[in-house]
Amino acid sequence: MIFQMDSIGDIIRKKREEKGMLLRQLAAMVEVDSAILSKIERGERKARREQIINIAKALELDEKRMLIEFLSENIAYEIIDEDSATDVLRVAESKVKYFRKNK
Amino acid sequence: MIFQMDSIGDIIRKKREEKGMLLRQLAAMVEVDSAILSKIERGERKARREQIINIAKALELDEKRMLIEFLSENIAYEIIDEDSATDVLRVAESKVKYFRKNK
DNA sequence: CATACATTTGACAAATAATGTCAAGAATGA
DNA sequence: TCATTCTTGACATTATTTGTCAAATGTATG
Repeated sequence: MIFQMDSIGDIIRKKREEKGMLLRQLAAMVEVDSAILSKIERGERKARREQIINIAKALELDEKRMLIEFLSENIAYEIIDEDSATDVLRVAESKVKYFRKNK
Repeated sequence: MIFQMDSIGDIIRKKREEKGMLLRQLAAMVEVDSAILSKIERGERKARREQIINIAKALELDEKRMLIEFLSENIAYEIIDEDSATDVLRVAESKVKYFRKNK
């Protein structure tokens, strides 16, 4: 594999440390408790969408990309234990297209 | 398009009517309130996984297929308003594979 | 129309899950 | 040791999901 797959928490932690910021500094900027931010970075807790956007802004990460990471990671965890995970994603794609067309 | 995309509610309702069953009859078999079953069939409410399995059994629908419909529909609704929906699904697939390998 | 029966609707309650708070514990380094 | 940062876990709060029920609506038939 030519790229390193990072979880969204990894991305945040790496960027924060690159910037030499402390947990509590970033936590203050995005108005979230340090304990929660710590858990988000280590994947122990899910972030909320708003938090991801605020973190992206504070760390100058690409918002759109982070949103994709956020949504896709949530979905991945929903189906990681399903042996039909790949089929589920294919069908989901069809359903998105179909429901959009017919809404 | 060569196939008719049905929501999971449509599938249930069609099969139930094919079998000539009343809402309350199926509801009794799967131990769910008729009002809820009515809403599930019309897509007004999400079913729970257990309910889908029980309904599939009661109606002799393929359980595996219904589970895929159930999971994929949930995912589709999660991202239907995202303009990056397709990217999200692609990234989700990578994440599933990666997280499985590294768990 | 009047009756009987099936389904739908909506308000509300109950249960469950997500999120936040806080203080104590562990780790790190000077 | 001391100061600082990060982590952990118990608990409270809030939000979301799910269930219950009765009234309203729809539908067919005498």
